[in-house]
Amino acid sequence: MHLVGQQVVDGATTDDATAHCRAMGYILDRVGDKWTIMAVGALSLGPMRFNEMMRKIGGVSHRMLTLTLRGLEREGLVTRTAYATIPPKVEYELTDLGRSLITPLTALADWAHQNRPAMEAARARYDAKV
Amino acid sequence: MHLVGQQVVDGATTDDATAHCRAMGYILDRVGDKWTIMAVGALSLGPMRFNEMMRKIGGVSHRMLTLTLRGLEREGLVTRTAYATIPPKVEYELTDLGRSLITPLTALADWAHQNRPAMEAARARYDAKV
DNA sequence: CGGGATCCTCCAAGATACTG
DNA sequence: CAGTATCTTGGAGGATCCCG
Repeated sequence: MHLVGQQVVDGATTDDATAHCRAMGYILDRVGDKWTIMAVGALSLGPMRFNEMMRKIGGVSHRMLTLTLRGLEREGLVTRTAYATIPPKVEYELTDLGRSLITPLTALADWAHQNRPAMEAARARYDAKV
Repeated sequence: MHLVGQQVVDGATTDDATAHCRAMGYILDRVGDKWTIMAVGALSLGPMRFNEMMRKIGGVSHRMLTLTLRGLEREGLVTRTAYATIPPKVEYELTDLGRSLITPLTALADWAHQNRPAMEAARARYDAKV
């Protein structure tokens, strides 16, 4: 086997695996942080205003939510609609792309929900030993 | 409606949604960082030694991989087996729990792989406007 | 080879305050 | 109400060195 410009460590599946890893690395850098996920989670309930999101998410600072939403807008996962009323009103909504993220995210959330007890038990065991 | 110890913000679905969010928040704090995901991805190929993982993942520092693996071990997702040989040899392997994480992670990776072009296009559009 | 300890840097993110 | 700017700091993470 001879692949140019790519290191084959231990088999044919390696390049697939690294490609996978790179895809993950990419997405994690973009939408992998806590607030981003929380924001998508909140918006999965429907369009929402800024302060509504703040309350829904909880614990997020004004500034971080703004930055997070800018990021999501930039990546094309969220649309921002400002109404020139007084007081101003801004609604955020998931795009189709954003909505398509809900499914795999929900799968992960379900996993988290189901296996959290197991992880907590494991951690308790680990900490008890040390 | 009267729920003790749980804040109901604006409706019946809120607690479900927030429960989901909390589950996500929890898992993201534990296994949401880049290196953790990469490590699980690497180990999904099979048991592996420390330096092997370093090479496979790429760009991870000695220290961070150690910390990451300790974390995974603590959460019960990875087992660590040290052989008292000279030179020492340490093998890491996913537990059943760890392996169960592969499925939802793969779903996310697939999403990333499929939608990365769309996200890059959206970003280019966004950046062009500003 | 793998793990730990130490030091150091730098940036993510909170707090605060001001504008439209 | 929503957004931006500035300041400040805690801690994540890299580099390095030494141990078993």
